[in-house]
Amino acid sequence: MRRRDPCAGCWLGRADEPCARGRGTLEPHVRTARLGGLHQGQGRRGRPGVPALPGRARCTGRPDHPGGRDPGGGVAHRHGRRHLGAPALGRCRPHERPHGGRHQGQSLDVQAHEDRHARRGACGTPAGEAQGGRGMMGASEKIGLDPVYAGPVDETRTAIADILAGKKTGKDVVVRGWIHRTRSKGKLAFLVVRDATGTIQCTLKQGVVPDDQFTAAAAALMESSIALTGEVKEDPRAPGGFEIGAKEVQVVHAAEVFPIKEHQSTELLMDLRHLWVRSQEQRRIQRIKHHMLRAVRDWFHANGFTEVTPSVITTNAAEGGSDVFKFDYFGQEAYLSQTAQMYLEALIFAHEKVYSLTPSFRAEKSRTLRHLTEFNHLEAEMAWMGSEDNMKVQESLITYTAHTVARTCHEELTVLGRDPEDLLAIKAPFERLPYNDAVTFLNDNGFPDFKWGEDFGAPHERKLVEGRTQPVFITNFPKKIKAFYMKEDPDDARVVLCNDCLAPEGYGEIVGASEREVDIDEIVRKLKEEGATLANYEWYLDLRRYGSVRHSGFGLGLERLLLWFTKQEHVRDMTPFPRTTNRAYP
RNA sequence: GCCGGUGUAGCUCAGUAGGUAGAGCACUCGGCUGUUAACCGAGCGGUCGCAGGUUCGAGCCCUGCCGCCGGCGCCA
Repeated sequence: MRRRDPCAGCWLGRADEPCARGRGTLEPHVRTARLGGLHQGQGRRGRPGVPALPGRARCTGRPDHPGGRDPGGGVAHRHGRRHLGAPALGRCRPHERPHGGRHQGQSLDVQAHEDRHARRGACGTPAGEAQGGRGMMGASEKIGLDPVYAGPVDETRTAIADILAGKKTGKDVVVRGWIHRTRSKGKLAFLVVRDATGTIQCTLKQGVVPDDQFTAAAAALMESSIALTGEVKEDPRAPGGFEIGAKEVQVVHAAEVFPIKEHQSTELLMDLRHLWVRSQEQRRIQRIKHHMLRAVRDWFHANGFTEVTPSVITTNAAEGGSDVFKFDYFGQEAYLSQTAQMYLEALIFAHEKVYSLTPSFRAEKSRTLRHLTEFNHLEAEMAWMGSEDNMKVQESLITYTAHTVARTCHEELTVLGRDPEDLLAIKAPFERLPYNDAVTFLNDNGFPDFKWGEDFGAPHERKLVEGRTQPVFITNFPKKIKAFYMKEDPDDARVVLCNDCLAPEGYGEIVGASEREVDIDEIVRKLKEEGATLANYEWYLDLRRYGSVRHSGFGLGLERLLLWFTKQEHVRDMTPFPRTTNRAYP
């Protein structure tokens, strides 16, 4: 209950100075001062959402891939087409859009997507999209929806972000939101109101606002919902530089005493998670996650992947004996899925390149900053691809996602303590460090006793990424410490063709990947070695009976990626309702 | 699972050598027409995690249990 660590629960802490107890970056309204100029996605560099990413302007080859073209990349297969290898990735031809049906040989069109989003100022400031305002209508037109679906038909209110951007100065507006804070000075009251786009101070003067409304509003407690009309004024005394001089105020719902105040313990915030999600910190993280998800889907779509939806109820206990959540499924034993991998392997025979985003469940009683019992697992599987191609996919995906998030969520990242430049600097290719070399490195750098064949522990992992600013692939681990489905390295029978991806700055493993064993006899042999019940794997073995092909895939922990991107401390804050070993409520 | 830390008011914490419980915030009432986590005055507020033990006397010392936090292992 007591926290020695920083005050993560500072609801009202200040922005500019650390909370007396620690980091205190979660203040709400003080932020508005900073938001003022940035809220429209203008970023620091002035132009809306188009940061000066080196190599961004040109559109010739992948700027982050030296040479733009990798002769060995792209997997030439039988029909002479190339999958997702470097050449395809390297191209950036905005006009060559992926379109229905075909998925092969498509160029990486994410640049265009990205720029389009950036231009819209979509970013963390959903002035348009979240508010159902004009921004959304713009998007709707593209998608082909009737603009009416962008918001209520009688929508007249204004997004606070628009006010803070100076678009409404001198005009009468209607604002709806929640009371973030009240400061009453007798006949003058200040209400700080929050909507999804930002917070703004509203001044209520007795005599201007009808008496009964004034009384009700001044008495309304934090988080009461409220609607008010008034004139927007630019005023240096107001946080954020703008305020609304209220003319009419309606308390939509007078809240009870809000249980979250300033300086809260982790435990309380977890108990009150359903209310804590309203905090500026949580809002920012969820916004970044939203853009991350969008980026990821854009990338996969642009590269010819089909998104599929495997079940999370399974009878495969799989995944190297780690603990599973078991339950009774109408009389038979079933499990919550730990990975969709095997199902994706089945689906590549229909789609060749597939990905899925499903929850995965791990019943290990892990007590760390990086573990959830339920996490969002982004998994991909590619037919015809080997381990090197697999890594190319991973690094391209991660790089693109990092860049997109950096450019669309500039304000959120900055407030959370992540310099967007850190993410813009992420560059493929990532270093490939074979396990053998990693062992040598460790032996020479403080771990003389580390033996070949052991798995890396946290201290080893930290040493391996020490000083790095880029992710690194550790490849070709010993067979013994990896799963049965991984393919043996033809050049070294002791290791398998696999890779982990370690994030920089000690954020740890974000991806686990491998080329899969395709030889049925080999798989059967390994399963027997592990003492597995073969009957449980019959359907999986079938995949090696009917047109087996070389294939590879990976799994990425979405919350871990987000943790790295946002530079936060704990994965549990990367998801609105985290499930940890001792919490399934709320 | 192992190791360490911690549990006092609604919340965040203090509690000095063992001597009978404090502050700030929140809330209520009063004051204030430019506040910025507003401020000023008053009020409300505790079975000191639970159960034993030592002692004339325990929030404080001892034992056990429980909760929470962190580290390790395991992984994404």
